[in-house]
Amino acid sequence: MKLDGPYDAKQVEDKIYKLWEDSGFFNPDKQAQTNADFTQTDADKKRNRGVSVSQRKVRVSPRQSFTIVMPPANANGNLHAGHALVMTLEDIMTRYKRMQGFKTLWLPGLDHAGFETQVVYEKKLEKEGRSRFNMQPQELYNEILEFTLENKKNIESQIKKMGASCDWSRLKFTLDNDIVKEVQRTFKKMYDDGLIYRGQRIVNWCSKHQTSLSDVETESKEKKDAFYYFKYGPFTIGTARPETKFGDKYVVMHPDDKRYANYKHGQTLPLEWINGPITATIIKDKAIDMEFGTGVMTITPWHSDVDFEIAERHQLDSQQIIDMRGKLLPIAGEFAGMKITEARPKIVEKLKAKGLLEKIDENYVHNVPVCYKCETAIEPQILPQWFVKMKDLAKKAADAVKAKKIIFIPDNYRKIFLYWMENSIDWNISRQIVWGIPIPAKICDTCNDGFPDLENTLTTCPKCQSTLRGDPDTFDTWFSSGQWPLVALGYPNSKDFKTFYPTTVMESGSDLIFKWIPRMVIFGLYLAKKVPFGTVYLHGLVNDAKGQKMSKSKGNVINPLNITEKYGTDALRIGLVMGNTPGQSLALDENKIKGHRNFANKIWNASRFVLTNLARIDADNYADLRGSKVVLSAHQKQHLKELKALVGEVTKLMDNYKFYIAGEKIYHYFWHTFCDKIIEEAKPLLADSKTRQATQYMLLEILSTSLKLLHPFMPFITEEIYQQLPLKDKKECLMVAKWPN
RNA sequence: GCGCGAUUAGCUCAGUGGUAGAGCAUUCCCUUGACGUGGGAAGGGCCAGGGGUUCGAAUCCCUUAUCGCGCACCA
Repeated sequence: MKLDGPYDAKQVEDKIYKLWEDSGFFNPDKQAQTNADFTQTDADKKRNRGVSVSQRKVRVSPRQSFTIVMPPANANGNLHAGHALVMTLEDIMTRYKRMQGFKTLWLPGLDHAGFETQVVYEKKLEKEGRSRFNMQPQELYNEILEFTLENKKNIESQIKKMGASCDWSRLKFTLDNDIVKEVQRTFKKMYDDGLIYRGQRIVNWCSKHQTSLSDVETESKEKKDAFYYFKYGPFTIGTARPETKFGDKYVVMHPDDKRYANYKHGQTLPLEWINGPITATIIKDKAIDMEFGTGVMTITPWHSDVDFEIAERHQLDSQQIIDMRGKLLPIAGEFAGMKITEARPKIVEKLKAKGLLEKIDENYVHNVPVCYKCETAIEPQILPQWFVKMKDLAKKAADAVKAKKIIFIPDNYRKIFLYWMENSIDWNISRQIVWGIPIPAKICDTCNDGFPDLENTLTTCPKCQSTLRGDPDTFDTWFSSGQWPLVALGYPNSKDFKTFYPTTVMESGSDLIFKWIPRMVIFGLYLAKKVPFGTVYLHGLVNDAKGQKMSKSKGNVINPLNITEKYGTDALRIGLVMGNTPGQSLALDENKIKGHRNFANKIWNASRFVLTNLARIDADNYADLRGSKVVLSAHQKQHLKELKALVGEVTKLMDNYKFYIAGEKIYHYFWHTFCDKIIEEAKPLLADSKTRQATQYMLLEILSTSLKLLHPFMPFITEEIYQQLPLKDKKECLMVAKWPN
């Protein structure tokens, strides 16, 4: 007997994965099921009364496509628990639909992950005592490329380890030539359509990584700082950042503030400031909060978002105070060249000596934006960069969602999506890093304007005739991954694009509801005029057993590959899914996985029992059992009726993406109904020649149906057992067997 | 400050109008030939608090509290 106990995943998984790969059925072009499998007979029709419309449709149009484009996994490290959940959920959806006869494509992909990967690589350099700033860009690029390609291979094999039934023949990488070209074409197209512009605008600058970042690449961190009140002419101004105040020559107040009604907008007044006398100009602007501080502030447009906006509104001058390394510029006089932290107390000291310090509030708590990777405080800077005009694009995306062209699971993410779309600001897509897709543009040294140049033909500035140089920047990763569903399918002209776009489901982590999902919708609508997917399924974070966020510093990181090593992939998969509601974070408990390993063993042993009893008793003809006339007892008929009810229930749950309940139902049925009751009852019946054959038939029927229902969740063990079942209408593999109805 | 989510058995969580559920953990029993990674049984919850709607509320509405996540900011 092949099913020797206990179940040993190691003996099975690699072998079975190879069987699937060799079968070619990961590729939707290889059709597994004949149309005859799905032709509705009268008996089917009768059976299917009361079954949902979507299920009937499956049989009527069998080769309708079902597509998932895999969120491209970052090729800069190992598979983590979050990936494991992604692979499991998407594989469940894919296997389910494949078994239902859909033309099913799950397209795998990997991401060069621009800034993310560069940060990982810079850490590596740091450990080696090297720095990217001492390297030629090309040299750095080549090293990161090598690093990424190595990791890419690694993570591919880890995805396979999870049992992912994706079509490897269609594997895409975000730096594939065709993708790079298409992303660059999009840039040009958007520029021509007036949706991308070169702007001299304020951006988030990380002085450690020496690049600008988009809003979603910053985090806010609560900080307690001193808050200083200074005399500024007749006013008192408050600030937490005295070091930015050198160039402040505008003093701003709310137009309705009665306290300052005597001062007129545009009025100037002389006053004494840090490095001597200056002339200040009064500005009235509604952005001022009358309740805060004294209701008066000076502005530093070069180093503050809010101030920048005020300056834009009133067309005010602005001056850089802090350089790109976080040091003070010559405007700071004696403080020039100092780092902010060093200069701050000295500046306060000087102002105090001049009698301009009014008071200090030591307990000022505020949130400061920091780089999401290194937690360095973001220094806003004004830089010439490429920006995407978001307003109209975002509105179209919001309209599509409002028109229910995209459904969110869970539903509340719809609100979050819409909120985000209504508050989006122009998107800075220039990054000052080498690892990414180059921005195909030329920059003029004289007028600083930029011009897209796909063919690399421009040499002189169309505006001022000066010399142009290539833009050294690369695209924000989200600019390319935002186009992922399009470019992965070969937009605009490929056969795949025509067949599989728009895709059916986008399954992704809920944290990407801002970063990624909206951008895909925007690009999909802009380029293909169609939403990129009809359903967005968002899973939550995978936490540790106590529900704590995994982190290296806490030392509670669970490596999914260790779990599969110990308990088998199937156990991990069903453990990740059962009881995991979409959108909610999940506690990954090793004990729980152990329980599911036991379940796998239970399946193994029950199958052995059934097979042994088929073999021992009726060795010659058990393969024909299903076709033979068997007389079932009323009780046995009842069992089959219950099985049918389970199939209906599970199918409905699967259709509604309620995998967490579907999995639990099958688990429960298999263990506590099939094993505990039906098999136990069957033992004496198998010993009696009068009831033997009917019982054999019933057991095989229930076992084979259960394996089909379990297959999307636990593909390896179910396939291994299926391969050994004596079924008459057996498929090449369970993966493409027909989902029961 | 705003938004979203959570609050149910010791723990992790399901359950969206009809007498409270799962897994794990706990206690007791079972050395039978699929499986001890097993089987049988048991204990354990005023479903966060308050109010409302309803014949009936864990479930719908309002409100309070606590926790988590996100967003925005006050110079």
